[in-house]
Amino acid sequence: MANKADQAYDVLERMITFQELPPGSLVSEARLMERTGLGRTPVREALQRLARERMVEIHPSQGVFVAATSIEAQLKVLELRRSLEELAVRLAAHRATTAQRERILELAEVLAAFDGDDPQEFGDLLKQTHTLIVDAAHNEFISLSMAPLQGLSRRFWFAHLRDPKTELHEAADLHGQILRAICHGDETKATDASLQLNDYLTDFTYRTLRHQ
Amino acid sequence: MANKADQAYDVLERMITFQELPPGSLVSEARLMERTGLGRTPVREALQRLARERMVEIHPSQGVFVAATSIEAQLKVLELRRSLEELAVRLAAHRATTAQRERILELAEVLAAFDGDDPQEFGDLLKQTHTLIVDAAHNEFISLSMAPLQGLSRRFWFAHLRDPKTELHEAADLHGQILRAICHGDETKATDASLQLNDYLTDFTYRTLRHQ
DNA sequence: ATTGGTCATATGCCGGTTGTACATGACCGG
DNA sequence: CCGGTCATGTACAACCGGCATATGACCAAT
Repeated sequence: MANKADQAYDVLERMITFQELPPGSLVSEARLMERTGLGRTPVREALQRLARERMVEIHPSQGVFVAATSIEAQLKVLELRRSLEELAVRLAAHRATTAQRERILELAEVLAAFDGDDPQEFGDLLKQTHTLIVDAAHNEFISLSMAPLQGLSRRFWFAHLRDPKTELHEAADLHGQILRAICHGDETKATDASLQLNDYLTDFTYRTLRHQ
Repeated sequence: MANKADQAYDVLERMITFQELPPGSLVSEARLMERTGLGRTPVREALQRLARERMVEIHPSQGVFVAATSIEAQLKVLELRRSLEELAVRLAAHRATTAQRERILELAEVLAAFDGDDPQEFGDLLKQTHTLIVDAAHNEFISLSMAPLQGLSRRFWFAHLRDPKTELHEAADLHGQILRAICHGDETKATDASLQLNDYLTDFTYRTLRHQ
């Protein structure tokens, strides 16, 4: 990675996503400098960005709070993600290059074959999926808008997994369907699959409400 | 405004939107520190944010370029804005509080009465319109996604105005229709008006292609 | 128990330092 | 004399560490 600010962002996002920094916990620039081994400027810039994406809350003179994973917030994220993702997958199905379709099919097969229950490993696959889709849509502004939403969704999902094995499989399947539809250029099927994924995520969110 | 970074952002966004910093021009942190009278950190943070929103391009060790107003980029912005705004106005029509509806109606009347040709003055009204709409949608993530798009749209529009008086009136009318539909809670009318606005913007973009 | 003051600790902010990319001009070879 | 290459200077963002300031906790005095 070119600059340290992006490095810092990646590290912090991972730490937050995988609960190494639990929701609601209070950290501090100094603490994060130690844990990442990076200087203050990179950490600070990463935090600004995370704050804008609602992953942390910066309270001046108090500290940096890792945002809580609230169900209402998650429902609002999904409300937006549904529309955006529908657009993204439609465009992707329409515009993906041949090379991109090949990579997409590849990933779909990896997802189908996935049989582990390691969230971290699966998280990387999810991230790749999201990246491939928005890249294939050939609209940088969509990636820009969706990336934070997908980050937030992933975090919520990982934070509230109760039966990892089952959920991972279901998610893998849903993502796989989207990828295959995109690969075949079937816009209708792709948007349908995307809506199904979002239905699943919404349902998942409501389920955590009951279990909590 | 509380912190200087936000101040810096507002100032720089205005300077870019109203061509005080022309597209493609090369600036530098030092220059902007002079022109804004602010320190380095606020200017830097504002630039990072503007870069993320594609208003400027930061080339390390070279300088900061004010992004060119490209037609292709603008079409992509609009492609996304169309979906997002449709969602935003539908939610706004559905969820706006009584107080918000009053403010919205007020602004609609101001827009209808608008008879000037000062882009800067009109720009503030547009910004207010966008803010009211996304606030009324009661979904902070939508505001977060849309704000940059609206900023980019405004900039492109102001940069390529050929007949300000006429265009300002048309834009005022289109925005007014959206506001009134939201105020009355008519979701269908609101989304229709929103699509009309986006049609106008798209058409406007293609027109600049011909004139250039 | 409450209030006043002090202290530890946080981010906001600043200015200096470092590393890097580019332009310029000198130098060398044909 | 000309073309190409390399050293050098310059201008910039990236980064760092320290100072200024705000805030909340804690403790003592009433």
